[in-house]
Amino acid sequence: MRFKKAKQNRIFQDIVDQIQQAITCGELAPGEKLPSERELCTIFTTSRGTLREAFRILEQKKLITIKLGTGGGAVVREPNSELITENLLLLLEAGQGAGRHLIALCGDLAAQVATLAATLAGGKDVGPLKQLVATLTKMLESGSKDENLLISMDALLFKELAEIGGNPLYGFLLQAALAAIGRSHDNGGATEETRRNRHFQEIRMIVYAVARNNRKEAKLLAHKHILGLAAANE
Amino acid sequence: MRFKKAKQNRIFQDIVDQIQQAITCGELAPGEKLPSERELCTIFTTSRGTLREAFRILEQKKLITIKLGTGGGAVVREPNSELITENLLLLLEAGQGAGRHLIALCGDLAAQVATLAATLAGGKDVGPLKQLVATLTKMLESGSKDENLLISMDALLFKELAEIGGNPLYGFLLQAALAAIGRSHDNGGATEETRRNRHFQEIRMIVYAVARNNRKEAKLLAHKHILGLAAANE
DNA sequence: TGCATTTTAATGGTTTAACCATTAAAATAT
DNA sequence: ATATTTTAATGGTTAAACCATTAAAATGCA
Repeated sequence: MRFKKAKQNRIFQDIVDQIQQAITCGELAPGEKLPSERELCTIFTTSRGTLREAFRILEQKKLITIKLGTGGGAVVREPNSELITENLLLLLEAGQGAGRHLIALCGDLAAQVATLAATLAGGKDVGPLKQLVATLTKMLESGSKDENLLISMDALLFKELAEIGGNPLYGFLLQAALAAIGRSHDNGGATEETRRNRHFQEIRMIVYAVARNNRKEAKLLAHKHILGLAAANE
Repeated sequence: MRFKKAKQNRIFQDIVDQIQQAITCGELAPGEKLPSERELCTIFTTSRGTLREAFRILEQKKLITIKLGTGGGAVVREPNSELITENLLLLLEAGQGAGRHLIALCGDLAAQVATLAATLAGGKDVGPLKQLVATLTKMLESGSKDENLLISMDALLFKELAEIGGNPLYGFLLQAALAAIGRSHDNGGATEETRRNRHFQEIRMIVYAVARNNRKEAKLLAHKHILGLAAANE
């Protein structure tokens, strides 16, 4: 027998499927607001308890966020990498990996993204890359109380490189891995200025290598750059 | 102000945190059964509705499974890659990636895992590798009605290689990516025998390259092997 | 005795109705 | 006009009841 029961045992799962389907089909766009819980109850002919169980699942899937109060409710989110971040952290906490494993993985992903970007970088990518460097410069100069400044800078860098590289999945994975590193290493405070400046210079070298389509150098620099995070965070 | 409110607005989130903490600390081991919903309600001094919202989140996090009926209840799961699989599929469905992106990512991960395995493979790994080939041979011969036979075989292969390679995070990611490919390509039926045999031969070549510590060859073969999946699944 | 059937009780799944806390907008006071 | 207060809508929570599923216990039968 390869068919499932027509009637699912769990109503909330059916609701999750329907809403998720509507989101991934574009019928519900990011930013759009769902009806209130009480309204949805009448739409799905169910009780609030059951509907709320469905909402908890959709929330955990990072598909919606809930806002309190008048005019509040469920809002559809942009696609994001939070779910992967969470799972990487869970795997670490469950002893299925150590911090060095995460760094190693992140280093390889970064090297691959840099390679892809250096391969495909063209004239149209110079503007965004200059803009990136400008943004990072501002982040540095503003003193920034960001406790994960180094990782925040890398997140921007590799988001741009993944864009140029043309495979968004790498971007999501790398964002997730970087976020996991940031949250698992729990730096007690701000980084010293010399460390910050070196980090920025490394990024500039990577950007230049990418802009010059120097794949080998972009790959090597990106890999080294991430492994260097370990020293700053362990 | 960098401190959070002492009392979280959401009770179910507090319950999730406590149970998750107990699991990742080993206080609750995989396979262990939690008390019934009604008992947990008295333990957490909460209502069943709230407790069940917490359960839905833990379930979605793939940390527990729920069984129905007498003697049923919540059971702690082994750490697994299902959450990543789900997110990869979500990203694909949300238009943040195409099937070819997933294949490309999987190919790079496979190449990296094969490289790591070929680097570290030693005498103690020969036994498991022989066992792997024996298992795959049986899978092939048993006719197997498995609709994703090729991917099932690869899952076993790379699980073993990730083990040898010494970074379990790669194993989880690859398992997730392979599962996502299997579920997104929805092959209408069994693969032809010639295709299956070629697949198996490729795997044997990879295994031999790893066993001989031939990193370059293991990497190349693994990469090609995964890209070849596209042809069989598109 | 030993196997098959029936009964029972525990468990998760669902519903209802009420109340609280938060929030933005509307009404009011100054 | 501006500041304050009130109001109403929304999500968060509780309680008590009922249903469906399931494994174990009780029963029936040979």
